Amino acid sequence: MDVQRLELLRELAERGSVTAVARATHRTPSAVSQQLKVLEREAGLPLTERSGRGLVLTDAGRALAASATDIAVALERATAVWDTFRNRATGDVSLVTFPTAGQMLLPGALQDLADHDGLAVHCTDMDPELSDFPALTSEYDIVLAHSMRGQHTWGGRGLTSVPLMTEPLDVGLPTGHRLAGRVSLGASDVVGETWIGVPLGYPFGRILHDIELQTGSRALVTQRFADMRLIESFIMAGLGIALVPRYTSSGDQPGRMVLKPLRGLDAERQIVALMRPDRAERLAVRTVVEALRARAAQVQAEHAAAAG
Amino acid sequence: MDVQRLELLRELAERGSVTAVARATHRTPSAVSQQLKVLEREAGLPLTERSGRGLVLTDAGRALAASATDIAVALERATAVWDTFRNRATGDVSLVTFPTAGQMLLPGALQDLADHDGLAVHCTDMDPELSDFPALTSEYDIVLAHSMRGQHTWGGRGLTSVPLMTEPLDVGLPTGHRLAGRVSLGASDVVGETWIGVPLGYPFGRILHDIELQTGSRALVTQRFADMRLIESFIMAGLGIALVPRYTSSGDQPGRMVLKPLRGLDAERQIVALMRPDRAERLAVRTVVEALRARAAQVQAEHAAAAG
DNA sequence: ACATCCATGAAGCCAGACTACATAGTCCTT
DNA sequence: AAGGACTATGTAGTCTGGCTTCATGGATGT
Repeated sequence: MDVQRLELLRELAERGSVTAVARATHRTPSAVSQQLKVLEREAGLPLTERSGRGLVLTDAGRALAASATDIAVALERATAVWDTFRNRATGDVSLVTFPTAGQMLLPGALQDLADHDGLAVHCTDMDPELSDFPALTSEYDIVLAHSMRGQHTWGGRGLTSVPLMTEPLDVGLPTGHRLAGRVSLGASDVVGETWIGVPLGYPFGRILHDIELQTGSRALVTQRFADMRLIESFIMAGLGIALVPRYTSSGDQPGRMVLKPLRGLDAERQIVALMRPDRAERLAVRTVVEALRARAAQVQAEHAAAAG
Repeated sequence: MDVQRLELLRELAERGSVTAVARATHRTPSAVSQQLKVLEREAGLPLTERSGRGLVLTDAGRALAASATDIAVALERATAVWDTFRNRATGDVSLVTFPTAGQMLLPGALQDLADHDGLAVHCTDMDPELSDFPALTSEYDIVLAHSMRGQHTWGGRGLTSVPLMTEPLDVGLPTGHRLAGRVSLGASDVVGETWIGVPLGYPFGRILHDIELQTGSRALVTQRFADMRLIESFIMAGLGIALVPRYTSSGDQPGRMVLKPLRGLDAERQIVALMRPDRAERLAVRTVVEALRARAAQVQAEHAAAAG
């Protein structure tokens, strides 16, 4: 019973093809195939089945792959133990973020981590509409993802998710707008407005949908953009109003744009760090996540202070 | 980070010397030493220290050995998963018991397990006074041990213990005894009697001590024997009375001996299966333990039926 | 001081995991 | 229908890495 082989099976369960596993583990497909064959012989029962060109796991294979995860977690926990003894989080950590969260959290977090010698954080950004967050955990140690409250699309998949912050979604208005003097807005206040929306399928979409449900009328969406800067420019030009994340937007722009909180709606998004459970155990990874969390708390505190 | 090496470290933590680890793992001391050296180099900090002729673990070494246990547990759980898929508990299971428990549980349990092809149970007995139960878990998969209630001497050592049964301790009297007609006995009834005791340090000893504490007088112990048959023969000869375990003694012997329950005292012993946590995960081991537990329940039920 | 226990070094052996290459099956395209 | 592109997987050979054997040095106790 070899751990390396089980690890291969787990990779196969995640990636779905021998070739992909080989690429990911810097081996030839032949080597992977041979090891899986050995594993199967040891197990005494088929772990994979051919399906078209590729392979799929049998029930037994999936079960075994699942326990391979437990082993990987225990293993990483062990290396974390000794990393702790050296008081050293070292190694490479790869991270992928969507742009707004990265802009808000990464510069500060990386500054805070600068004194950790030997800890190298490699960051990338990826458009949230194009990214299947859970799938990215195969390639990156940490995936910054956002989800609307109540949506736990990845809890079930056996991934570890650490909440970093909850960010309220406000309504952005041009300064001259008839609602610009209000303290907060309700669904009925805004449903009749001209909206700048996000592309269909984006998470914020649900909020506007909730507004429609609550009021019984349809909202008029004239434009749909993914880039928040673009949306803001439309708001400031007086071409409509939009939902903007409170912290990652430009915020109140004196003389040009104001943000007003929504009441009576579940208008906030969770920003979470998403990880494969074994990787989440690595001390280096935990250190980075902790830095992100601290930074997020600081951002929230600064905004709270500014508001209060 | 290699599992085999960590396993070696764990063995070292348990057995205390490279030579012992080598013997236990069928290797030469040199091989063990080399692997530990590699582990230490990987860890980047000393895991062992010389102490006289032998080695002792450093704090870091102990911590690492502890997480090695977690890995071993996960590993055995994985093999259990696939054993389950084959519906087959196979392999060798070694067991050591103290005589009375073995006589009561083993014949029946082994009969129940006879239909499991490929499951071989190797049993040994060992005198409870000579045996350090926790230490035996290094050599045997299952250690049948007894403890008085409230004594959890091995819970803390990171061992898995599965309770099999609680056996009441009765007072054995010769049939002609003045108390032989009673339904049950209290401490004050028996403290003045002539006692046949167990050797000093035996677990039952505490009961007699409790009797002395409760009554404030000392009990007269004329003989001390380890073997229950011997004790019973003294009882039947009218040479004294003694504490006897209800199920593993010969029980009521019409015309010769009667058993009377004690009230007002914590007069029972726990019989438990004691295992190293990784071994406890093996399907074969779990199967045997389950058979023992079932057998124990049956013994208790039979006695309850006979009494009622 | 010697015998005996311990851990550990050096040299060589051998299993087992890898690469490179070749083969066979499946899917899609033309 | 046939080729090309993709899968997985066999075969042969290489080489890493853990093992054994033998030898050394320190610690203990008689």
